Amino acid sequence: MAKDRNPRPKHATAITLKRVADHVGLTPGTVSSVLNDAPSSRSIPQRTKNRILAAARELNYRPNFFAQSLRKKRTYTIGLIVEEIGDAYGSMIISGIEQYLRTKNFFFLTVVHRHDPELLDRYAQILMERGVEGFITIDMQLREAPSLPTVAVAGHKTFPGVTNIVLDHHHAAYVALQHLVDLGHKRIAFMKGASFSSDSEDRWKAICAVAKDLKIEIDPDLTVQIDIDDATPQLGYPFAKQLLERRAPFTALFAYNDISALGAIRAFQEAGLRVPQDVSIVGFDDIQGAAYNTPSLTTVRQPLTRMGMIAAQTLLDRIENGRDEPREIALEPELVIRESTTRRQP
Amino acid sequence: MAKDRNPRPKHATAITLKRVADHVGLTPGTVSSVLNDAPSSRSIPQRTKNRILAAARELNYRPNFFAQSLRKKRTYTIGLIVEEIGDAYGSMIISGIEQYLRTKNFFFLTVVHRHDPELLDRYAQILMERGVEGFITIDMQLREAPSLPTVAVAGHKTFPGVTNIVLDHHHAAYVALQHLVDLGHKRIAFMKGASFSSDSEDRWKAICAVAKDLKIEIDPDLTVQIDIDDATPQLGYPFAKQLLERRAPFTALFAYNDISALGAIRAFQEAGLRVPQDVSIVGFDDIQGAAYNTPSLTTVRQPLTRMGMIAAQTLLDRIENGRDEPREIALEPELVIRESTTRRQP
DNA sequence: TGTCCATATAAAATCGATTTTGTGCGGTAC
DNA sequence: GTACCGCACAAAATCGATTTTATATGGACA
Repeated sequence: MAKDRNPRPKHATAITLKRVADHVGLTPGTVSSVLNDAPSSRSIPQRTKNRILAAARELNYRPNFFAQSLRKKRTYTIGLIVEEIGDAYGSMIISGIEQYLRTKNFFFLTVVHRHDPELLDRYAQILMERGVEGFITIDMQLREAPSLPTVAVAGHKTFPGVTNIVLDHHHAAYVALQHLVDLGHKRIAFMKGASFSSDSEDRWKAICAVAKDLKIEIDPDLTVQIDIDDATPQLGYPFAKQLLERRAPFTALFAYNDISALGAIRAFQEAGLRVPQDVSIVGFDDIQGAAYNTPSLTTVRQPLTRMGMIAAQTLLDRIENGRDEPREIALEPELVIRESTTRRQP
Repeated sequence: MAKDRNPRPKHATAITLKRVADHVGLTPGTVSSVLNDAPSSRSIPQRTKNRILAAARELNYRPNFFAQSLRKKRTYTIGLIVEEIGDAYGSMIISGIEQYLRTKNFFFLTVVHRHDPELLDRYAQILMERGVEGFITIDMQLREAPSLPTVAVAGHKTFPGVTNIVLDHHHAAYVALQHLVDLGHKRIAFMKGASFSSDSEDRWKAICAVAKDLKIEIDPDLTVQIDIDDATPQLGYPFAKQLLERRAPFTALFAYNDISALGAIRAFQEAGLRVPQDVSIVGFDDIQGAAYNTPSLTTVRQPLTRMGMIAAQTLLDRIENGRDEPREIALEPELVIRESTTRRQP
């Protein structure tokens, strides 16, 4: 805990309930009940109520947040636990969350776990102490059921009290691979996501299943495993290099996500390969910028902003209305065809 | 304000100060003074102190944040006012802020103003009600002196109580333009930032001044003014088109920032111009991804993460140590030369 | 022996709200 | 005439801490 901090006197005089009460010659309790339209205010004549309301407005009274929270045990605040700030994927989800929360006058505290489970538990603890009424996690593997309502974006384990917002990875794999097959590609390389990225496993399983259906061979020589944690295209670059070094021929790459796809494109170009003429590349996510790269990226779009909004909505529905949480909400991806894929050159 | 919300009972029984006191057979006041090492605990024998400390640890006592804030008027929370979540520029700054705050056990509440001054005032108000001890703003034009310590990243107006974190735009303009001059460029096009982007004015002034020194002509026909609000490369695309339509020849473009540069590159390529052979392009910021674009972007790097860290540090120095705020902290940019610029083709 | 001081702790006030319980009064029913 | 009810509020308890003030005891000192 932070300690040894010198107390800070608040600006002059805040308008307290007592001040309002004095102003109208009543007691704080009475004023409070009227302002909150509490049942106990039923017996108070409208004239008096009006006087109180007027005074509160006139003095620009704002209830002290801490005093209020202390009594009511409500904070209208949620805790946002993200792996990193500044990556394109997470940012769009956060943006969606913010857009929804603002409409409901909720605020959020953000903490960053950087895939460190230690930090995670500590932060969850602190957020609870600070009165958050629920959590939203992004790209995080929960290890146990949290003690507050939780929505896990890209969460895959099932826990009581937790709603997972997921993509339909099977469909995602299908549209991407079918697209490549349609273009005549047979030897397709794959980049598997890092083990700590929570979508990795499900996405890979879906790819394997779909590949089987489509009779695409998954050649271990054409499969690389990302095992670093980076939010820049650097994520894909070394693994694309690694792929090239194996000298196994391929005409297409299904990258783990857009940033790794961008890094791969660079690696390929440096090796003298043209994208898409020599190698077609499919990314994942459709981050801002995917459309503006050269070549623009064919990718499986996740409705990231909407996922954020739905996450926030689901959580508030539960907090506000005590609604039962769904175990899982799956959203449909969409293939966006751009320049980075083309028909296999003969 | 949010209203009409049903109160939510806290999980079972939190460990309160009273519980700890009962456990050791003392009063809450005594326990509190010991736990806080208050002056009034001087007369308490070490043995008793140890008993109290042990009990607190054993019961895993955590002071109630709201009760504590109510008394002490400290919240260890700051308010972060940003124009948007999810843009590459702001994200890196926020990341820097977070990195510093975490080391000091501070948290932050984030609000998004989207350049709406109305919203801004309301949010600043609400954040204060929620007890933030200071503000950090990003890319925002303050209209009046805020009533809490404030650090404005990319702020340019001077206010009492506000520290502006700025880039040395003059030097930035110099390194960029000198680089283009060195490469033989004479007819240089410019993209001016949108009026609501708070760096726009200063950056443009600096460019004009440096251009004069370097005897570069700023041709109105080669100058376009961005006037939309977009965090994607879409920001630059239409304005680059606009530039092309004027049919005034140029061999280089100094874009407002990296994302607009990326949009411009796309527009140029669509028009059949090659970057950098036909047009050299200099961006600004060095966002993640600038190095991985094709062509990779020559750009004026702002130390964005560091700016965030310094912003946070400056604010906390003031909050914690009552240190006087500097009016302005200027950081030096750095030219990063990559593929998007080359010698003017004869 | 009484005064003064240090020790060790309890008790109470406070922060600023919300919520529950009390109280005086006028009117009505029996 | 009094028991009872509704009205219009006041008063007090409460949330969970922190901080100030009070009290009780034991020893030093005059």
